Amino acid sequence: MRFSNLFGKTLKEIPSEADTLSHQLLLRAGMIQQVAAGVYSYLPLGWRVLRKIEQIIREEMDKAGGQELMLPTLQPFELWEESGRYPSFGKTLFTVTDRREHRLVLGPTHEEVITELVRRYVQSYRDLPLLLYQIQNKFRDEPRPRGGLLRVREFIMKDLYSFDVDEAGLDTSYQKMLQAYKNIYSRCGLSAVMVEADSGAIGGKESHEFMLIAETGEDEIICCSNCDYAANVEKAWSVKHELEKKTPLTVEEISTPNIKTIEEVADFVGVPTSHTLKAVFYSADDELVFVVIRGDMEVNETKLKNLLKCSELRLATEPEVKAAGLVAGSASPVGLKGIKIVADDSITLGSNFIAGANKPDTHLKNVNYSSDFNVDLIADIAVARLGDSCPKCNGKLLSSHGIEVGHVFKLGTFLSERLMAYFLDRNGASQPIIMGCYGIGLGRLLAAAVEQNHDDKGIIWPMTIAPYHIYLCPLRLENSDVAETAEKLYQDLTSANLEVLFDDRDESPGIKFNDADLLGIPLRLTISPRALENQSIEIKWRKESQVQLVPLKEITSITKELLESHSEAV
RNA sequence: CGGGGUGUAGCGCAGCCUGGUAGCGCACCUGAAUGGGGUUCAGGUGGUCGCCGGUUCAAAUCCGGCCACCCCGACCA
Repeated sequence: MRFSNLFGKTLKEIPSEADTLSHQLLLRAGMIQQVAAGVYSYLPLGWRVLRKIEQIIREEMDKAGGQELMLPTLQPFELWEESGRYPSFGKTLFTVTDRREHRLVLGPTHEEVITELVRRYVQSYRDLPLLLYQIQNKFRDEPRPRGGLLRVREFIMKDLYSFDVDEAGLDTSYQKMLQAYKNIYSRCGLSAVMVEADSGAIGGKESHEFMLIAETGEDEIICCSNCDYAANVEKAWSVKHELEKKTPLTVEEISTPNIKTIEEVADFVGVPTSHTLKAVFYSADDELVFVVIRGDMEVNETKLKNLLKCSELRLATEPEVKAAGLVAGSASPVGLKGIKIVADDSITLGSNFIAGANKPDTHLKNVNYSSDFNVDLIADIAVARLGDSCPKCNGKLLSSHGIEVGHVFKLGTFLSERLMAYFLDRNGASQPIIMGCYGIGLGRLLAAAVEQNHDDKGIIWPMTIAPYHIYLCPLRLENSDVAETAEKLYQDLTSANLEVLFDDRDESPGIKFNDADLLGIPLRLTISPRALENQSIEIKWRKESQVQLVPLKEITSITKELLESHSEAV
């Protein structure tokens, strides 16, 4: 490709809309262009990267036994009512109305459509297992798109769906995909970690995410310093420290004027916050829920939401709390009636707690679970704490930020049951198909690759996904030696099946070198009068600073060897 | 949806407070010089100042409404 013909232009200044690094670099390199909030065009260079990622994913899916197909973007709205997932997706569903006033959904994911397809063709256990996938645009009306390509409303996703006869089959499919995913990230030159995850709106039980560790990542990952335990903070748990159990004493009222927060209460009484019970109020599908947790812990809303099986969970507003007759700052589960009470199991790991009294400026001491109050539900709903013990090995837990670049789910049978996807087993009994689904966002992966591979000059593409392999950079094009050598080299390298971006522009060396660095092409060949006098050409890796001279005669073969050995190394 | 911010040429910005019909840098076009890390000089193209309405002799500027985009929170590949 001749740079002079290339559509797109590099920018010296950072567009003001971008403050995420990958977003800035991709815009400056002329690889993407914003069309609306969370909606982007890919320009030729960006699209080349995307297609390389796509091809790697396709190869790994095929290798794992996947069959590629293509499902429509438009989906009947009724399908979402049938599957029961409409409420959990809610406003993130983009819907359109056709001329007959029928509602259609722009597919945010395709479990419904593919399950309906599969149920027509699968009647017997002999038709299974199946791994079906597609690479296609998805639409989600995200509440807040952000970070350029990191979180958008229209995005290209690879989604694979597995269909098995039993749990063992699902395990096999799941393992195949985990391996395929690991292969994909490593072939893209990226280091991803697999973490336990919550399955959210997709549904199902077991789920893992693949995270690229990056400061800008939206997700918090909890991992063990000692073993391989790693989980999204939404899912993570830590071993809770149990307090010394004392003989339960009788509840007593104490006066606590103007004392409201847990810290104030603990200070006032002279105990650590772990000796108090904290009350938090939520609205779960518009029902007020009273949550109790030990004072030194925080409520994990994802866990709470799963426990309550509700589709919308938020902190209750002050008016709602008042309307329920609760006293903010002194609310108590003791003697509370008519409100659902949910507790974290930490309230059993201690005794004689300080709690509210449901009276202003008053608290209770010596409050004990089960003797002084009861709850409707009790489970682990706490945020895992750093420094606490790992649930697997007792090592210390650490945290880091990550970008979610893949998510896999064991769906089980809830969708196949609702959508009537059954098969006959060996014994002639009708069974629901066991499903799994496995997604990768390609644009996000591309952006994450930039987040992980750049310096202050620009992008440093891993060889396997670089838009071009070689940046052919002649200096002083008015010198006929340089011009002729460059033209010939461009022909030779291209004929050798190497991907070359030929900077044939009459620009200053500074502009060319800076653009080469910004675009992040792995290998740069510089042709200059100076080096030509010695019958040689300069060669430089983007990620290194040394320049090497290579004899002109051998340049094509040496370049080819270099690139090949480099690709294998990845 | 709640909180904060921004909209002036393709990009980055100034002008707005104190109304008088738009300016700088980059990019782009022409010419000349230059030539190893965004080179210099000269000349030039490009804007209904986000939109609608109001005030005024006169609005980028003042007032009202709307819209778009970005950032922080509830969601996800």
